[in-house]
Amino acid sequence: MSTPTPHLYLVDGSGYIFRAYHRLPPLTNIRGEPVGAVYGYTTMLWKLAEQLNREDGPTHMAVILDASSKTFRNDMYDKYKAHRPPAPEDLVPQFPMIRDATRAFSIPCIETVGLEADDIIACYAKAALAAGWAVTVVSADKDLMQLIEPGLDLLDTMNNRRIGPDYVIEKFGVAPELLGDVLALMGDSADNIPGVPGVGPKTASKLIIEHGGLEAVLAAAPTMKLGKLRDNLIDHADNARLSRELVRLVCDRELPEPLEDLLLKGIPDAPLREFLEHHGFRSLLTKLNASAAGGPPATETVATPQPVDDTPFDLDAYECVTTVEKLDQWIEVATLSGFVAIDTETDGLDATQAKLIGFSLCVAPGLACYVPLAHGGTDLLSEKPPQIPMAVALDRLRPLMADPSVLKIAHNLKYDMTILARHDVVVAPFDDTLVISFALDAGRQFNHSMDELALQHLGHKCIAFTDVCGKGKAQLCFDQVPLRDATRYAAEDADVTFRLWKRLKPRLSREEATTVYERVDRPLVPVIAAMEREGVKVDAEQLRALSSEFAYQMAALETEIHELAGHKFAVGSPKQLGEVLFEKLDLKGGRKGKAGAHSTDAAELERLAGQGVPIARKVLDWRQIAKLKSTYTDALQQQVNPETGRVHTSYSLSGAQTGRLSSNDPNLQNIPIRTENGRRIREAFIAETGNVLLSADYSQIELRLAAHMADVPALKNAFANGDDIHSLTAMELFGEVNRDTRGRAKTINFSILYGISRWGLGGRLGITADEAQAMIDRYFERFPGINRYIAETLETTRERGFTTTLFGRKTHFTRIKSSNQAERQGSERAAINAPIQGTSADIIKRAMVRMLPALAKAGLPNVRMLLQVHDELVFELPEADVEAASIVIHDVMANAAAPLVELSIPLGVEIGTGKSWGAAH
DNA sequence: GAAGTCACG
DNA sequence: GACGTACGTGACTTCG
Repeated sequence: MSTPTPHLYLVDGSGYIFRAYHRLPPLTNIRGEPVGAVYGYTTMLWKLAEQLNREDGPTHMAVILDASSKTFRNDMYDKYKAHRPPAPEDLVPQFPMIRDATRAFSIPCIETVGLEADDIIACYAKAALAAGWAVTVVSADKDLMQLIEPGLDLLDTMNNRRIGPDYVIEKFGVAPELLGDVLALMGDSADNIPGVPGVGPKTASKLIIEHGGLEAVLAAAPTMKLGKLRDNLIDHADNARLSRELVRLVCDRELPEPLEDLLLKGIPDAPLREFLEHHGFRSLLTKLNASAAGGPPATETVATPQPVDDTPFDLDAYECVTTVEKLDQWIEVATLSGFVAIDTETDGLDATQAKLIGFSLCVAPGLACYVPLAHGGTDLLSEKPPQIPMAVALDRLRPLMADPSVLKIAHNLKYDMTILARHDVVVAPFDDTLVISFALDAGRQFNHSMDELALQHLGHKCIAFTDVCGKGKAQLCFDQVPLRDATRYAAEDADVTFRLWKRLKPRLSREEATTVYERVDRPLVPVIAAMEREGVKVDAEQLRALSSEFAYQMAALETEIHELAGHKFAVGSPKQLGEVLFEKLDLKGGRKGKAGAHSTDAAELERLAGQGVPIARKVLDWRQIAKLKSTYTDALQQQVNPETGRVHTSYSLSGAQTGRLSSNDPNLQNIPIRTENGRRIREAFIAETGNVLLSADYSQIELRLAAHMADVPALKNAFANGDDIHSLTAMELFGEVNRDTRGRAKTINFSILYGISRWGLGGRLGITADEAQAMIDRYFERFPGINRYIAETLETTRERGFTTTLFGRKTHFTRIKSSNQAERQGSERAAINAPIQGTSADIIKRAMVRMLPALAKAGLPNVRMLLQVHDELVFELPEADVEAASIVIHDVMANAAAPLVELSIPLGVEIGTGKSWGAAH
């Protein structure tokens, strides 16, 4: 299995401190010592370390400092840096503090006598690149820009800007490879690099571009037109060559500390606290306290249980906020503390339609409020309670929700985000306790609802919604609930969310779930919210027409079925159908269900139909049409949102244990396609005028991943060559390829991924278990690796209790060691499948996260992502954009695993377009 | 609300 | 020899 690409951050500590000194105010610490630069340095380092495991963030980090003023460059040129003025008096004492600060973060501080920081950085950079790592040099130094190449960039933390080749070309006119030549020609007065007199950046870059390099410039000098420039180039050629050597970075020295030792572990608590207290950095201490509560104490790698926050729940302490002044106070506290849990209350479960009724905030355990916005009277006679006008409250809320220095915490934020987005409230940055819980505990015996998590982690039983609003027909809308009860319920949710976050967030890093959370699931939340808001257009007329056609067909079939049975009965009732088949008609029943009744499922009916029982075929036909009508043509018409005229599904981010999404209300991930009648339903999913639907799907992604993860040479080669994988399997297993053997091979390919038994395979292929076993043996023989993958997966699952995907997503299997054989074997089959299905889910999720930014960057802002169906993405776009968008979509999907995971097989993506979803396939 | 069935990947 | 017989979902109908 591949592991994520390490990303080494090399901080140019010396460079930073000089810039910080000049750019920051002259702060002093509690003892009156100057610490402006140290303060700036500390916050900068903290911000970097916080990015641990984020997209493009560090996995490894080191701070590089200058050890002494004399280096080998002074041996080359005694005037090197000779004119540099001494460091300002109030900066000198800050140098050792920089080392203290670095140590406080448990980050290695590297300095080598005789080498400048730039050289050490170059050595580490080259070594890391050679090892296949990504490198970011935290510096804005022009000398270090020489290092830029694929896989390495610079980061200027003063303005949070990434510096790549484009920047160098823009600034110096040449690519990073030629930057050294330009720097040599132009010289540097600060470092006292002589260069060539009269040549500045402009001339230097012009000359290098013209001649292609420093030596070429010097060689061409005598042929240049007479003048000062020509003379200087000739007279100072040696100085230019010396300068070239002075700016050349040394990159071949032995590393003082091996790369692996630079592993970044997170923000440590104790040493950092000591450092901050020593200087009295109060705002940073506040931040530490907050992240100690919520963030990972990363020095502890042992999964010790967190002390339970013993602030008891006091539902009557929650405040009901009905004045702007009070609301402002809560918002101010939230802003100062930097963390706020939020929950919205609405009148429904469909976020694209529900009305906002109020919201609750929590800033610390037990410290929560409810802000009612649209509560009516509790009955017809009573008056509306006084509330802040919605527009006013939202105007106050908006800046807090968008404040980049305040973390917003919610449980299933996707819902609240959608509600708030409809009021132009943007939420960022955020954490989502539902998504965190799923990243930690997928597959465990509890679901990830707030109520269950509160019980599980806080031992607290939440007020049930039905306790507040009742249930069934008499259920009240939340806006009818008296404010006192509404406050208890709503503020409790925010309080619980905050406490859950404190319990769960630190576990992410301890349990190695940060990558999946930060780089796959969390960034997906706003993407899914946007997709849900887009919805998809359906042709309700066409559905209506299909419904009546199906009704007609069903009626005809029903009559025939009743005649064949000899009496009327409910064809849709398996119980009654069973009685007709197995008692009245006295047919031989096969399998029996839990209740002891004979099964009447499609497999049984097919068997009977094959034996020439006419009623069986009729019932099969009737069932198919009944299913299509009730689940799709009838239901979908009802699901059209009157405001948008489109159908908006809801995706569950925690629905499937393997990491897949699931879709509900309506489920748009099971729209028919396999039968002719079914396909007609897909044709009712259409694009707006002037637009088309584009469907892009991964071809055979799970088999490809199996080939990679189990390391099966024959399969990997076949995918690399673009061969038909089922034909290959057919050839290997049966020695010939025809329709029949290819079909059987396809069944076997899938069966293996699901951990099928010989009985199961025998049943599917219509052969005996022994024959099936022989076929499985042959498969393992022909595709070595699969067997080992299965054995290893089961072994580690038994050992650790969970499986992992290539991206580190865990699925827990609590019954993998069950003494109940059926339970155990079921878990084993699921465990064999989970890494493959889960990796596939990770990959398409990453593609989704990157898709809209990639399209926007390509100048295609009008492409909208509408649906995800496990290995397929559906877009709606202007017809004119199809060609350009296809390229971007293909590219993003095909490269979605990189750079976190390098696959040894290509990811195939097939794209189709059409006026309808049916036509796009 | 459970059981049975079946739509999808 | 019993266990039950392919992984992951959601929606609908019937029926107690």
